[in-house]
This record gives sequence, structure tokens and C-alpha cells, in this order.
Amino acid sequence: MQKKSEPTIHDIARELKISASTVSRALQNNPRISLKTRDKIISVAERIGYHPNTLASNLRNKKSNTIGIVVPLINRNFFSAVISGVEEVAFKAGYTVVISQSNDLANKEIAIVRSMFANRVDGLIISIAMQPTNYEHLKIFRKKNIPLVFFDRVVPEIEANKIVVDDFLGGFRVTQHLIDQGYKRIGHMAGPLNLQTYSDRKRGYLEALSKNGIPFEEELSVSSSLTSEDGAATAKKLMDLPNPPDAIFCGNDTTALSSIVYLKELGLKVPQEVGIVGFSNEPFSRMVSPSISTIVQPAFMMGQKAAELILNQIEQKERTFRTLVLPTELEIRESSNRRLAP
Amino acid sequence: MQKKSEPTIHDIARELKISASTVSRALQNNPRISLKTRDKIISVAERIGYHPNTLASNLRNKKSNTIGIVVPLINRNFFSAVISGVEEVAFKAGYTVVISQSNDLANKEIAIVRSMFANRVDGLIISIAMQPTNYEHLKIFRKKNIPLVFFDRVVPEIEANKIVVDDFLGGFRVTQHLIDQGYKRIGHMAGPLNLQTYSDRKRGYLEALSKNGIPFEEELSVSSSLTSEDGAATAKKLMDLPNPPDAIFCGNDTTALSSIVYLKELGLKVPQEVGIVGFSNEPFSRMVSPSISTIVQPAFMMGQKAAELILNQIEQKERTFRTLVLPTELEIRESSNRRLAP
DNA sequence: AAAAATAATGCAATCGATTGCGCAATCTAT
DNA sequence: ATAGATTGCGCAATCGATTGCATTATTTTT
Repeated sequence: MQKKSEPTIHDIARELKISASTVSRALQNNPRISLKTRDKIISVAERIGYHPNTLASNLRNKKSNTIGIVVPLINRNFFSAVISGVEEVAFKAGYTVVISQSNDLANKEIAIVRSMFANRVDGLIISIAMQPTNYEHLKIFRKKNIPLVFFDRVVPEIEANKIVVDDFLGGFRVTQHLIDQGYKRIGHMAGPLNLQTYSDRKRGYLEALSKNGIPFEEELSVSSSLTSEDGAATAKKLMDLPNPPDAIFCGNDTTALSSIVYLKELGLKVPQEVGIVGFSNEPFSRMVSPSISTIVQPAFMMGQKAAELILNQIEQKERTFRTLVLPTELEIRESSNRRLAP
Repeated sequence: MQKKSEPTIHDIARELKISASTVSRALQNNPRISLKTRDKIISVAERIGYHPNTLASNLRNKKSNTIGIVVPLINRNFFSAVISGVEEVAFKAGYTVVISQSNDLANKEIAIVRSMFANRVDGLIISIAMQPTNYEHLKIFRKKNIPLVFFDRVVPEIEANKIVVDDFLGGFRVTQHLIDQGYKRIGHMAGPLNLQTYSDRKRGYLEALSKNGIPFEEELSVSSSLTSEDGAATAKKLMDLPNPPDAIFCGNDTTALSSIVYLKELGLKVPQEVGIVGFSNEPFSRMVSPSISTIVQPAFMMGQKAAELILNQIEQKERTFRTLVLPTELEIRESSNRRLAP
């Protein structure tokens, strides 16, 4: 269907027998235009239903007033909380936020990032997909000097502002906590180790074992994509070992939950017989039974910081790159708390 | 920082001493350009790192190849599944999808929708916020003839393609099921009744009561925003009644879960003493204990259909408006199943 | 009242890609 | 060899908003 053509500033100009320049300036409250003229312009604009064409404006200004944000999955609470944080700050500053998800697939991420670039976003905030690539699609943001902020899952080789949580300390604390609870054989359900997030958590795990004089056994750490299905499968793998663990530090809450379900099926009691700790504090974690001990990340704040960083970059206040490391907290709940267990 | 100016088709043209028209046509594989010239153009384009400026192209074409989707909350499984369905179909058809969330706030919804309009999305798919408005921001899509598809939460007074699930039948089945299980006094935790979704569910509930000769008592139906907190508060309200219900049909799974938690605190057994059914099948619902009976909605399919409808409209294959009603299924789990309960 | 200063507005180019129309070069047919 | 067809490409306008520079209208100054 033929697009009805929208009224433009030229239509307003024609109606009032003035120039489009004047209309444009009036609509931007440029003081060079008299109040009288401006009022006339505004009233005509309203009458004919004028809506500025941002495309034209963006083209001319080389600026879209839009910030792109790319996450692996929007339905992970951690990511949606980060998004909300970004939105809060960006909206206040007059920016629009466009969200996309990569589904952890490299190709989709590449397509999305290209499209955002093509649409000339003023900045990009991204947590990269699990599936590894060469990150050429992100390097062009650096090359073209378009503000880029990584959060949570970062690309070490690209120079940019980055915000991460202290995954190492998180992993360390989880493991130390399990040891303190008297668990003797602690397994680890790791994420893809090409991502620093997950390798740091594992390093924390190893460090805690080592500090406590517990030898690490390769078979006790299994890496996967951390979907719900992976959780059950990995739990099975671990429990099928000749010498199975009596506690599992899971890479996220989703796998922690599916592990608990699997252990229940085996007739094992959590936390009495097997301790479980997750990571990221999904909302269901405190509601399920047993409630899941987990690492709480300041997701909303992470989003706020990411937005602040990118706005600073866009507005050229900053020329150096920083890596912010945000703190995490261990929230001890039932799934790892033998002392409180009935 | 001065935006480094991107190479354009004019740069390519200058380099090869040909016109920009030719470059433009070559890059679109227009047969009017000879293979030899095209190859030269493409190789120069690659060498100098040319990336088309979609803004300019969209402006000229009055088309952005973008579909907007607005949902109340991206971290509700139902909505993120719909989004995934939309994305799947839209990507295949060569469209980009931009996602935004209204947080159920009218003002944010208005701002988002305006911005999408200003950016000239080719179509908009929306599930409206709980907070009611006059929907002027959506009516302009109709006025300007820009394709608009409502899903789940629709605006009855606006003529457009709509996709809903059979909420009435869903509500009916839930209630009938509870009656079949022998529950005698069935409460209902309703959503905001200005939304058809929720009023239909309530109508289903009323119809089932009536069919079974059970008189409806006003105090047994409480309306709220259905957040987790609302769930616990409403459950308290219902259980504090002089004659409290022995079953609750909750407006969603989130409130079903928080109700269960609250009932447990009261020392009441679910489903033995109180039966609970939710709506929408969040992933946690089958994992928690007791697992939550719920209504399964074909969310992903809903997204696919929404995308198909909007693509048809964009490509002018359709001129009439339809309302698709998708089926739902009752998934009986532990929270309402007295017979299986230990 | 003429000159100078100030205020208000217009002209035309620009952002980058697209496209109708026309011109020139090459090829085909007679 | 020449009219006619075909192929390959360029000119210039267009999409809608913005802005440096000029121009005109108005006010102030002497």
C-alpha cells in the first residue's frame, strides 16, 4: 500500500509562506526565531499532525540518539535486569535503547551488530555470545571510533570500557562456603571456558580448593552451555562417577535447579547429602524448595554503569578505557546449608 | 570526538571515475550494470571498508526493514518466547527486529511507540501495558496506515490484526479442573480487568462456577497487578477471609508460586489442603515443589503468527483485519492434583 | 532623517542512497 | 553501410531536516 506521505517541515512552511529553515529552527526553539512566528509554526504543526522524521534528522546529524544493547538471552533475569538499568539511565539522558538477543549464536550476533552499525547507533553495549568468533564485527566499532562497552562477557583482546563482576572471588567464595559446610568432594559445573566469566569462576574454585589443601580432580569439573538440560545431564555425569561429589558449584541457577531436580529423582537429599550452589540469583531461586544458594550480582547497577560509561564516551568526556569490577555477594540459602537443614 | 566520516558510494565512484548511480546499482546487483564494472566496484568497496548507510537508504525508500515489538516485560517467559517467534520469522524475511519493554507503564509505552514511529518502523507488534491510556499513540499507526498487530493484550477499540489465546476457555478449564478435583471454594486472583485477557479469564472462571451450580462470591475474586508481591498479599487477603477458599486460580505462575510459598508459611499443604493453578507456564513452574499446574500458551507460535501477519500487511497481501484465537492447554501438575498427592 | 546596529528570516548546500529519464556506445538485422 | 535495437552508464532530482552565510526588516543611535 502506498505509504501516505507524512507532513514535513516544508508543508508547514508552505502553509505559512515562510521557509523550511525557519520552521526547523522554530521547532528546535532556536532563539533566532521570533516567538510569534514560532507559535504559529507550532500550532500549524499540531493541526496537520506533523511528526519529525528522525531518519532525516539522524542522517543530517550523523547521530541517532540510540544506544544498542545486545545480550545472549533476554529471558535470563541477570540480563533483563542489566537492560533495565541501561534503560533507566539512557532514557533520562534522552536516548532510545534498542535491544536484541543473540541466542548465544555467533552468526546472529554478527547480523545484529552489523545491523546496529548500519543504523548508526551512537553506542553499543554488549555481552557476547557463548559461541566464539573472531570478533571482527566488534572490532569495526573500535576502528570507526564508535563507543563500545562490554559487560559481563567481555572480549579481552578488544580495547574498550568493560564492566564485569568479580567472578573469581565469586567462585572462590562459593567453594569456600561449601568447604566450610563440611562438604568434602566438590564438583564444578562450568560454562564455556573460552569466556572469561566462566574461566574466572573456575579459577576461584581451584584457588579455594588449593587454599584448603584439597587436590583438584579433573573429572570433577565439567564444562557445558549451562542450559537446563545441560544441568541435568552434567549432574548425571558427576553422580555417575566412581567417586561422586557431595557438593556441586553450578555455573548458574538454571543448572542448579535442574541438578536439584535430578538429585531428588535419585533419592538424594539436598543439602543433607549433596550441597548445591548456583550463580546469578534468578528470582525463582529463593522460591523453590530447597531454596538455592547463589551469588548475587548487581545486575541493575551494572546496566546503569554501562549506560553511564557509554554516554560519557558519546559525549566525549572520556578518552581512556576502564574496566570496572563490581562486587558480588554470596546468598546462603537452603540448598547448601546443612546446619539449618531439618 | 569528530565522527570519522564513513566511506560512501561517492568515494567509490570517485576512485573508479564513474558515477554514484552506477555504484548504487552495482551494489544492488542491478542487471543494468556490467559484470566487469560491478566486480571492480565490489572490490573497491571491500578495500576501503564501505558499509552502506541504512539511514540514507531508509530515508530515500521510506522503509526501514525493521519491525518493532513492544512488550510489558522482557523477562516474562511468555513474552520472551513470543519475541523469539517473531524474530525467527522476521529474520528469515530479511527484517530486523527491535525490542522494547514498557514495564507496564503507560508513559514509557507512549515514549517507545513514538520513538519507533519516528524511526519509521515498517510495522509494530505490541502487547499493551497494564496501565490504561487513551491509546492515541497507537491510533496514529492506524491513521498513517502503518501495519500494527496486537497480541495477547489487545485494544478492542482499534481496528487491527490481533492474536490472542482463548483466555475464556483457559479460565473455564482451570476452574472446572479444580471443581473436578473436589475443591469446593475456589478463589480467583485476577489481573487488571481493564485488560481483556484478564477479564476473559475471569469470565471463564465465572462460567465454570455457574455451570456447576456454584454461586459466585464477590470476595473470592481479587484483582491486582500480579507481581510476586501481589501474589503473596492477595493470598493473605483470601486466606484471611472468614470463610477462606480451598483452591485459588492465580492469574499467572508468578503469583501462583508466591501464593504457594505463603501457604506453606501458614502451614497449609498444597495441593492437599489448598489447590493452586497458575497461567502461562513459566519454566520454573514444572521445577518447583509442588510443581505448578498451569495453562500452556503457544507463545512461540503466537510470535510467528504475529510476524507473518505483519509481513503480509507490509507486503500488502492483506487488507482485512483478523483476530486469531490460539488454543491453550491445561497442564495438570502437583499443585492441584489431590489424587496423585502423597 | 540618515546611518548604524540588531533582529528575523531566507538561500542553498549538505547528509548518503536511490531512480526516472536520457544519452552514448555497441550490436543486430537488412 | 545504415536504421534500429540493445546495453551500459550518467545527470539531476529526491527523501526530510539542518545550518553557515547572506539578506531583509526593524529598531536604535546620532
